[in-house]
Amino acid sequence: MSRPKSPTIIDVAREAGVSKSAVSRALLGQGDVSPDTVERVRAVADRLGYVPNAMARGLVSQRTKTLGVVLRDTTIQFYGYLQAAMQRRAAERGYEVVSVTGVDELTVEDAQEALRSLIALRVDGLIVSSAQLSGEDLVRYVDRVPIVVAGRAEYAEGIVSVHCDEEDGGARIAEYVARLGHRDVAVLLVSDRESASQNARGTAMIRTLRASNVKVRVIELDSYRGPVGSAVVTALADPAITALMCPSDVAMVKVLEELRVREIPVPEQISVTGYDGFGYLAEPLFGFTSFRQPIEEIGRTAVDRLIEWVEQGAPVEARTAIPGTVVPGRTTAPPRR
Amino acid sequence: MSRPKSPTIIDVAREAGVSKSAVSRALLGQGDVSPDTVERVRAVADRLGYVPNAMARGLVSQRTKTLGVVLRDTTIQFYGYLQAAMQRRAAERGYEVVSVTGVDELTVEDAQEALRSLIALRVDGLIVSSAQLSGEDLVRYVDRVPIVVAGRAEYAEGIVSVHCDEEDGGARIAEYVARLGHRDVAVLLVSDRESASQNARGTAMIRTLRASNVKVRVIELDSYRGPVGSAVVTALADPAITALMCPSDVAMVKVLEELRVREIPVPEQISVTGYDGFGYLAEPLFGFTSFRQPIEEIGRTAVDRLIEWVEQGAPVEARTAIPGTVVPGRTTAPPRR
DNA sequence: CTGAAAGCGCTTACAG
DNA sequence: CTGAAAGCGCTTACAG
Repeated sequence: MSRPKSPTIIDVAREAGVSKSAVSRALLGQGDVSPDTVERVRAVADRLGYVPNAMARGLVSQRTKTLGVVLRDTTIQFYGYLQAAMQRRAAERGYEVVSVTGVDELTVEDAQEALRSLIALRVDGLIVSSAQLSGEDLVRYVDRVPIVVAGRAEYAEGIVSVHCDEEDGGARIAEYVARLGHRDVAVLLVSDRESASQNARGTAMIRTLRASNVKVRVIELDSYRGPVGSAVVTALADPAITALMCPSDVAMVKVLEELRVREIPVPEQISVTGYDGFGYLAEPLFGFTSFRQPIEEIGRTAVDRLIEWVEQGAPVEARTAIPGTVVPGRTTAPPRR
Repeated sequence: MSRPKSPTIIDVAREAGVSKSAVSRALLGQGDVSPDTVERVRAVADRLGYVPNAMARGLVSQRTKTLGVVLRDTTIQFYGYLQAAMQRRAAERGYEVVSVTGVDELTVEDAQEALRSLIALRVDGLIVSSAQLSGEDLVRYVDRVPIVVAGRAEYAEGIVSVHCDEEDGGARIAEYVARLGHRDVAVLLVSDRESASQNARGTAMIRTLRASNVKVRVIELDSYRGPVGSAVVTALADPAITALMCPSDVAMVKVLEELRVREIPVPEQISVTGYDGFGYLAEPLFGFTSFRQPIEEIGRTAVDRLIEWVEQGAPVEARTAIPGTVVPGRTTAPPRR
């Protein structure tokens, strides 16, 4: 079963009785063409179902009007939201977006492979949102294609980043807990290597609590998406602790489940906070106390920064930190006495 | 600030002291090349950070080894999971995946535009998971590129589809409710136009309940993601009703919130079921009674069907319905008396 | 085993 | 306003 080839510009030219140069100009709406020709060419193109070959076009024009996006794992809602926001903004500005992603984590090799496949497509610019890709990995390519990191601060030479202001975020939600009156608080901390952003917000929480004379119990988490059972046990072992701060809503959900099976009432016996504040876990049904990341704005700004860079030839601003908001819920209350 | 161009095969050839044909063969590992040449070329390519231009390659070889995916909206977790599953499977089989998506719904025009942009890239095959693209929209292109619809059954001529067996799914969860002893059940129904799959499962629920001599109250929902307040009011108005079946976990979450603010205990006064059973809403904390869609398998199978088609030149199987599983939870119980 | 040549489908100066 | 020509960066027969 042989498949008919797609019609080319030559087919359109023949049918319309003009040269392929004329077809190109007519379809692009650039250069001088008579209105007559434009109309005739458009009609033929339409009738044949002509779709320009983006490869041929990109090869000669050296511009693809396409942005490449590398995402850590789209089963994590953060990345799905980011992707959607970027796609929308890019469309508004006349760019396509192609994304590559992993599952249960891209491995470092997968991520590098993904990056290369996007570079192979000669996208006009790259947005990277994956901890698997270090600043070092990116620097190798940044003299070739503009690269914006979305979702974490990146300090590598020449790379631009757009991210939630985690310093501010961690501080704000910690303040919220301190103001409720908690004086002994457990903070679940993810390592910098696992997730730079989750580590940053956790560190900010700890610093802020201490600055408010709150006694902090730091509990390190091996993985940003692993089990939290032993961390909860550790927290509960200290009866003075009246609040437990999590680095993400997902971690919070797991913590709450551990508390539920132990029949520990939240917030009566212990207050719990999350971080993210969007998507399914932000539904009013759950009433989680959290910190809402400005994810829509992160995606939009990353695209804006990238397009500015692409079009102006130089990065506009190295790092943009966007603030979020505390979302009070029903999982926090003043401490029991 | 002018940007250095990416090195081309010519640059590699010059440095390695061979022709560009030799470089091409060495890098592709095809045709006859001496081991010496291969080694030298590889070393130079590596040193220069050479990344082949996928456009030039695709233009001449007429194959891109790339699959295009159109997704309705990646803020909906179904699509994020699907995307991840497809990406993984494609990678296993040596294909790249490029995705385009919408936000808060692709409009019909956006979706058609997305489809065209993927066709412009001359992807080897297309997977479509968006209700915005009708069978009719797809049929126009299917003689040009293989197209698989993922997530809904599609009957248009020449199109292949892979989807959850909604007939079976709706029937199974309805049986579960009927066996608990419910005799008056409300079913929230989404229109076929809004979501073919949600409509199919709802219709199956209704049919099965009736076949079990359960009295069914059908409540139509305007949108698959809109508010459910008035639907809940309608259901509660009939005091005989002891169970309420939702077409998705997302709808269920909204229903439960309406019940919570009205202080109606679930499942004591009314049992509630969802549908989807994956991602955040499947966390044990919530204990939702639901039906788990085989989403990983849908994604994987869609990719397999597509690649078979691409490589063999003809579709293998028109429609594949994959069964899921009932997930009992804490939102259902035998009816109150 | 190697290189020269043709050509994939476009766009873009350049003449007319 | 229009067309012929060159060329983007590759792969692929085809000679040698």
